[in-house]
Amino acid sequence: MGASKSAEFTEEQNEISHLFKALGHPARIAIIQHLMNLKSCICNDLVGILPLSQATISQHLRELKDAGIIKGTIEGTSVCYCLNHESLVKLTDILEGFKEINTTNEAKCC
Amino acid sequence: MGASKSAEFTEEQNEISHLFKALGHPARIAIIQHLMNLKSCICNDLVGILPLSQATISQHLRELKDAGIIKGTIEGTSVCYCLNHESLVKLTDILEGFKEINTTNEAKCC
DNA sequence: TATCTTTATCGCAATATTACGATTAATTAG
DNA sequence: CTAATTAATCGTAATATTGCGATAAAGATA
Repeated sequence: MGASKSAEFTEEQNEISHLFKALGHPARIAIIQHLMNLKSCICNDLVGILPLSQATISQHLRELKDAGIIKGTIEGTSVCYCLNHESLVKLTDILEGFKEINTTNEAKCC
Repeated sequence: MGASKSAEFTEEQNEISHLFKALGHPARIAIIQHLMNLKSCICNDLVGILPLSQATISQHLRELKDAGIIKGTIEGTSVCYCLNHESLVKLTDILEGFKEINTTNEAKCC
């Protein structure tokens, strides 16, 4: 065998990993960086900027959207995608939690 | 085709996504949480706690180590793994960057 | 030395991800 | 209405990840 025992982990563990997983591809980091650099956030100027086809970019956008990292609204012919501030706060909070506890334990550690 | 155009992205984009990717699996989140809850950090009590075989857990530990999320030192028969505070700081910094720029742009956004 | 314990690695199977061309759906422009 | 534009989805191929049993490597213990 060899597949996805995600049902055996807690819902929290699955949720957290889902968020991080969405950021686990260079194309998706590139998309986020592009979204940051734009004054506005109308996309698919991405086609032409990223070394990927329209279909592939659309797929990456969907993954970011499914994870809640970006929000998208249809706007005439094109779509407006922007970063979802809330999910970024959530991620930071998770990491702060990791860091905090680790700091207090560090002395006892290798 | 269908494989990894990572060479076409910047080194920074690949590095960042590599870090996040390491956190993109529920088992690896569970490992981190366990490392947090322990007073010390000697592992492979993990076998028995996670619903995975020893071989699989070892693989997940290696991925976390390769990404720099945990540090490991050989200690007699067993291995001492603990969180690498530095990489957690790095991740937080990246996210802070994402958040900051987004906040200032939010008004112009959908 | 022989054996036990602990962790890493190999080889393989199942599944998931990545990527693309082609097609579809929906809106805009003429 | 027709053509053009934009973005999503389908189908498929290539590759990567996940997971395990078996085995190997290395130190601990009898």
